Amino acid sequence: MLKQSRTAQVILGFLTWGPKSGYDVKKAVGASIGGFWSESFGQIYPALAALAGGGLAVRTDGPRTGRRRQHTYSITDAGRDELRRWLAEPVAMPPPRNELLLKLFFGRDAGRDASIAHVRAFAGEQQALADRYAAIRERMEGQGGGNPNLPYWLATLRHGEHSAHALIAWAEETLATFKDLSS
Amino acid sequence: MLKQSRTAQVILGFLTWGPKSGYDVKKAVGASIGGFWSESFGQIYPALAALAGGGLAVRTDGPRTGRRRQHTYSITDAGRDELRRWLAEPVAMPPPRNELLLKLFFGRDAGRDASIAHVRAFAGEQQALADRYAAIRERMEGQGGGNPNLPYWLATLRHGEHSAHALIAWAEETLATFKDLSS
DNA sequence: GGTCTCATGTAAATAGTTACATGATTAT
DNA sequence: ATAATCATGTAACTATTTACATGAGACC
Repeated sequence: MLKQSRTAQVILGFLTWGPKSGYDVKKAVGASIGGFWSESFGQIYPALAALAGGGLAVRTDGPRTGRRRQHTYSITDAGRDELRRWLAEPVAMPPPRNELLLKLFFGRDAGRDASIAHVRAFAGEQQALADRYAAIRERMEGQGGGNPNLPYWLATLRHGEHSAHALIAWAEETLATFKDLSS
Repeated sequence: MLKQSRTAQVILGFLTWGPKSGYDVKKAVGASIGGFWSESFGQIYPALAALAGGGLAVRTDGPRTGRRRQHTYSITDAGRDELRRWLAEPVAMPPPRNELLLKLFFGRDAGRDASIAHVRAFAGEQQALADRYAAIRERMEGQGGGNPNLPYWLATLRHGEHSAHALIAWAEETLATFKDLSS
């Protein structure tokens, strides 16, 4: 546990908001950090069991529905320590891997139009992201400044906004240069 | 082979430039697409064997040095077809995973200064990337427009430039907002 | 009656990194 | 001499996705 995978820490982060089931964690990931993180059940459930085994969380068995039990996990002091320790550690940079750029780099081999289609699709996705960010910003600003986490959440939102706008500009520029290509 | 991994296609792409050994492929990856892609020997050598086994490349055994043989691979027509097929396929978007944003999102739990350190380190990395891109641009523009691949390569370079500049701006903005925080 | 959401887990497969083993040639 | 680079591969491990198995309750 806790080697390179960040699943355990993501879970601990959400458990600081209150006790949660595996299903709840999955929902929380999708709803609040879905823009820059993802976790599958195949990782969450084993990680929860490992967290409980290592004393970083405790499991309370809720009411059973049929033969299925609902398990709720709460963070422990050791869990809080581990989360803080990990948060203070330098950010690990993964090896870069951008399939769009890979296809563009060898783009001439498939003809200009294939590359144009890729960039157009990408521009559409980035525009959809930008729209989503705008909606999130409105919701956040509407709520007012009560939450002490807000400055941190806004930082992640701004990252998305800057990135999406820059990449839309790049895509438009790139489409313009591709239009003048012969092949 | 050729399921989800793009190692085989990356290799095919470089083999269109001429026959290469596994070692050559590794060098080519680092020198030309290192900014947005990476491959390790542990992937390259098995992928080359699979490519040869599937008829997408042919292996010629070069002169042996000691008990070690040098293997050189050349792309076949089937290999070219496979590359073109893959290039025309829509770009697969991987699940997002940004550890910096994850740490910032839960940043309050570790205190303001930890987040500031993360963003500062990130800004430094992006600045280093921006400098590298500037050097690459000079080299590319100095060579003149003889290479028909140049427009494609410039598109990948511009992606890096746009992205790095936007993220540097984001980092500066973010550091400014973090400075005014109490905790 | 059917579909959707709630809910927990396991198994199998794939992807990818890192470490290990081996040894020749070239530059300092 | 010794370090770096050339060079090929395997093994072990870690991470992660996807498919499978199971079933309740709510809504239409």
